[in-house]
Amino acid sequence: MTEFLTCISNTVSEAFASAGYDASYGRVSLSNRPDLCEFQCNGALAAAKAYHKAPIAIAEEVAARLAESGVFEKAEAVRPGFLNFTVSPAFAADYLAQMAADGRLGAPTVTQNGPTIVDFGGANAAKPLHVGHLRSAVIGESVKRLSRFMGVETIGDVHLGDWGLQMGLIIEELRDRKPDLPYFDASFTGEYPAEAPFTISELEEIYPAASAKSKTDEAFLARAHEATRKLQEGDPACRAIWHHIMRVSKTDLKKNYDSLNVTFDLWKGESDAQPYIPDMLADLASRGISHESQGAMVVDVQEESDTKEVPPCIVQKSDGAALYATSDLATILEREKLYAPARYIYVVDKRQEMHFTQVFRTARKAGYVKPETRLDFLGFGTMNGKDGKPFKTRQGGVMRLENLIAEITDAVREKTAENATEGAEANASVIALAALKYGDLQNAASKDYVFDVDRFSSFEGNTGPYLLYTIVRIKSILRKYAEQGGVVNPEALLPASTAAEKSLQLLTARFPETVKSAYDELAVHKLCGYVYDLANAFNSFYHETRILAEPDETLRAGRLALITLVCRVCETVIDILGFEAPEKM
RNA sequence: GUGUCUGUAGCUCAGCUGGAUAGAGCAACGGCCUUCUAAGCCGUGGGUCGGGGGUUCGAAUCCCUUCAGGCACACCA
Repeated sequence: MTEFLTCISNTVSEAFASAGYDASYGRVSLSNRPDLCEFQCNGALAAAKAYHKAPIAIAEEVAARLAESGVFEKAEAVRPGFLNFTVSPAFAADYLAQMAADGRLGAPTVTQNGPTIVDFGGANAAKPLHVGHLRSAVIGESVKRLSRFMGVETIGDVHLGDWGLQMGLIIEELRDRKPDLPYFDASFTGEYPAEAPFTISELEEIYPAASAKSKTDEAFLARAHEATRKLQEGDPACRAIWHHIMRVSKTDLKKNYDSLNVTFDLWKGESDAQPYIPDMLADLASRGISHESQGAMVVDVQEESDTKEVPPCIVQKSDGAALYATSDLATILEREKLYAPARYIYVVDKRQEMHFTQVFRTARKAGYVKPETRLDFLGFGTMNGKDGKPFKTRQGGVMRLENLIAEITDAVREKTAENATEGAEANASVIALAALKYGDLQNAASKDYVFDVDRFSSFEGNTGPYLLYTIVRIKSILRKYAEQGGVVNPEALLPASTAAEKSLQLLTARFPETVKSAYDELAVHKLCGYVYDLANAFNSFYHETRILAEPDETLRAGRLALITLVCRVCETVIDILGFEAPEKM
């Protein structure tokens, strides 16, 4: 169904057209002056110049034609040339009834010739998730859900860092620690054990130890390089260890992502792209797309319109090895082959923007993606501490994601212990997740933001728990009504009878256009702003309006239908954001 | 140095495809629980939208300039 604001704009555009002006002047926006009107159109001011007429005259002509439209209760021309509108309550109620009847709450769908791949998560094998991984996971999950909600087949890929020197380091460190393992016995010919020779906690300790050792011990580093090479050449022992690392590591990562309610359809990694690399490099070179420069193979990606120098994309190092860009390009080849995506969305730290510019341009230049394929870089900013510097533990170290979650959950548990209603004590982790995710998502993704545990777990004002609280309130009313044997007719919406009800209705009606613009701009924070406004409008309404206690049956039914719809909208939005509301708080 | 992003209330942030009196939350202050969850609601105070120019009937929003900060600038990922 058409978005609410578009419906109104269309009506006004028709009035402009029938008065002899271009229909494009009829664009309606939300009012900046809620004391004067609900919606406004500034088109007459703009049209005044083009038609050499006084703006107020144009506005009056248009207003006159809107008197009988049925959309507006009031459409008036004001001073310099504003058109001020108040929507007819019946029109709004009718729109809401249509939303209520629609399984998707009136949201538009998007058609696309192939799936979207959302590349997010950014985890590395054998390394625990830390706070730096939070944003990619949280934003990426939400973008994935939003895309899916819009009707687009969407594939989330964690794209693990599972290849390269880190693996060689672990293998050699393991050799030093447990030389008796069969993997290190050159004469061993049997089956390698199915069980991993380490636990996840050992693994997490082995990598940093090996990494540190490699910085002082050159011989060790050389061995690690050698082991990496052997792994990449398919040495059975190295591959066996690698598989153990991956299995143990993925299990643990999955557990951690699960606790964030973040899931991936694919657990691919850089290693999956390796088989594509040799042919790809040969292809780039043979077609003259890449050329030799300072010993390396590079692709020029500078474009005329660039305001800065974009360095060439290095696809092969001077020693012949592959690197980051190579792997990302090869990954595109694999994805094209397996999924033929119409769109890629990379949810990655914004500091990598240059790298992705290079990769995207190379992929286009080489024809590895179709010309119409969208390649989007959704870069996010750094999560800082209260001091404005990258977030650290109190001791100054890198904070593990699970510790951060635990810290917030503890703070929430304390709070729920004071306030929880009966039967709601066990919801701390659900509420904590909302606090964490909403705290992150409410900020525009590309900006750095300050993460303040105290603020996010205080849950007053604009926080995740406030939203949950609002939803729980609504659910509580609806539950009571159901317990009394009542059945809500979700489409029994009535024209608003109070100001608070009207604003709640108008806000609810803006759901379709809000999801659409959030999707078009990949701006999930707009959904946060919207649902917060909606929650505010509901709480104001709730405070001054009786619902269950309303004696008039028709009014009660209308209000129950309204709050049922509001509840659905809120739950739909927070589901897209990636968290959920409990039954009680 | 070049490019890029950011600078809005004491703090954290919206608003930025130009419109009428720049909005929230926190913090401060004052009200509201014998009615559906007070994790709530209502109100008060608080701003040269970094500075300066320009375009426009009109600029936080567009352009130029300047200051401050972040980030990126070919063989790391």
